[in-house]
Amino acid sequence: MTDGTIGLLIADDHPVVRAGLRAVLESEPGFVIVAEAATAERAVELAADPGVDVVLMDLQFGAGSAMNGAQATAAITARGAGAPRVLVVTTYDTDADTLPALEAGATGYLLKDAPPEELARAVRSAAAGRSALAATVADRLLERMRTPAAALSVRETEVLGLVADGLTNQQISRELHLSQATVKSHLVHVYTKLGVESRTAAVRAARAGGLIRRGS
Amino acid sequence: MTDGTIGLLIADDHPVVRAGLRAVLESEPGFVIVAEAATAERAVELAADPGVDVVLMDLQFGAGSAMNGAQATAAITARGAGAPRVLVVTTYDTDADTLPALEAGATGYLLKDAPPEELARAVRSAAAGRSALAATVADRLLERMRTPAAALSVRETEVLGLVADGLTNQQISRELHLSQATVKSHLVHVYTKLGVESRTAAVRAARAGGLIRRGS
DNA sequence: GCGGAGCTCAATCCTTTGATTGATGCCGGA
DNA sequence: TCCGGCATCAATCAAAGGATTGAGCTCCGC
Repeated sequence: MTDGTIGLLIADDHPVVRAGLRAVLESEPGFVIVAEAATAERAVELAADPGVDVVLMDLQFGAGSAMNGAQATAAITARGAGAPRVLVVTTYDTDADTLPALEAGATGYLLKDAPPEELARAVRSAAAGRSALAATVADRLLERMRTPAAALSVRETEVLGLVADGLTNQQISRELHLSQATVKSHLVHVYTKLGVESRTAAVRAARAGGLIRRGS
Repeated sequence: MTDGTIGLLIADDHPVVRAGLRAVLESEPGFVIVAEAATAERAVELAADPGVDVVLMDLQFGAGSAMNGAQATAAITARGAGAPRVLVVTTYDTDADTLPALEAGATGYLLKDAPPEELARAVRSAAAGRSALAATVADRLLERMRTPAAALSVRETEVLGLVADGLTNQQISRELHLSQATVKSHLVHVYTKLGVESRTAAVRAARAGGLIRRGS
């Protein structure tokens, strides 16, 4: 917005969380909640509103929607100049969540357990174009820099995630539109990086190391 | 409470979620939020307040606390007469979450994506001592009744646990002093009972069904 | 522009896993 | 006492997974 106030779009499929973010941020001076979206698709639409400066974006949108938060983030930031900043606010902080989101152009990444002050600070940072990362996320990014070995690429993480879901290489290749050779190739790299020698052990190691979400 | 209003205790480690529940429920007539707790331990303490009729309990409390929501629920309901009802409000709806919570004496189980009206209705039900289950949770409980299967023998569970640890059949046979044939035999039975066709899928299914520890 | 890293694929070979069938002994309830 | 479930093992075969080697492509930083 042009008058110094910051226009916000809240995108989350949980009514309770939307109400919480609204309650926390409305009490802050200088913030105006312009709109709310319950789906990722709707968030992309509403983000086109010129009054929106920052989008608070969840990553998981329930089974109902085909698009996830990272994809919505990519769609919004792809509009280039004039597009609002996207601040991801989610529950999970595994590489499987953070990397795609940051790659999609998110300006910040916060966890939902962040205290209100941190949230407000992050929104102001995002509005100013500065990035705002939760401490644990920043830590792991730095750790990743330091030890390039134990870090899986986005694609490798994606494949490993499907392995954790119990899919065979065949099914994974179909899911990702790859050949089985490529899937195997990715897995070989994953095994090497994680120091294991079977898919089940890799899933276990990745789960322990926070590389994939524990839930699945 | 004695005057018809319903006293609430909100227990969740996320400030945003607490604010959201407060915002949603405060706007309902007849509800009074008596207190908030950011940890499971604190929730147990505060639940002793005679003004609390219903506890809105999350299941996951961040890494900081040793007690989880199910344990807190058990501690609260164990006080018997006069103890408040516990309504679990969480994000996850896997058997591994729901079963312990209900076993611990929760009066209801809601998901965080529930609309405000459903939330309010569930709180009133809980206050009156009636159970309130989210549709998906109720469905799965009934499904569970109908299909008595899914019960693994002790030995089968033992083998599956080692599979979840990433061991090969060879390693499992050594670990348990069996032949590989026996290990395979157990796994075939496990696959049949779980309705899957690979070790990774079996691990996933067992984890989702609470048959093995989520930690490993 | 060069080199490295990541993503993609192919072919080969060997190991592991899973399916199938069949068999033995033990134990506990009808 | 007999039947059924559980645990144990064997043999065999087909399918999936994993190791190895090699290679073309793009993108990015130096």
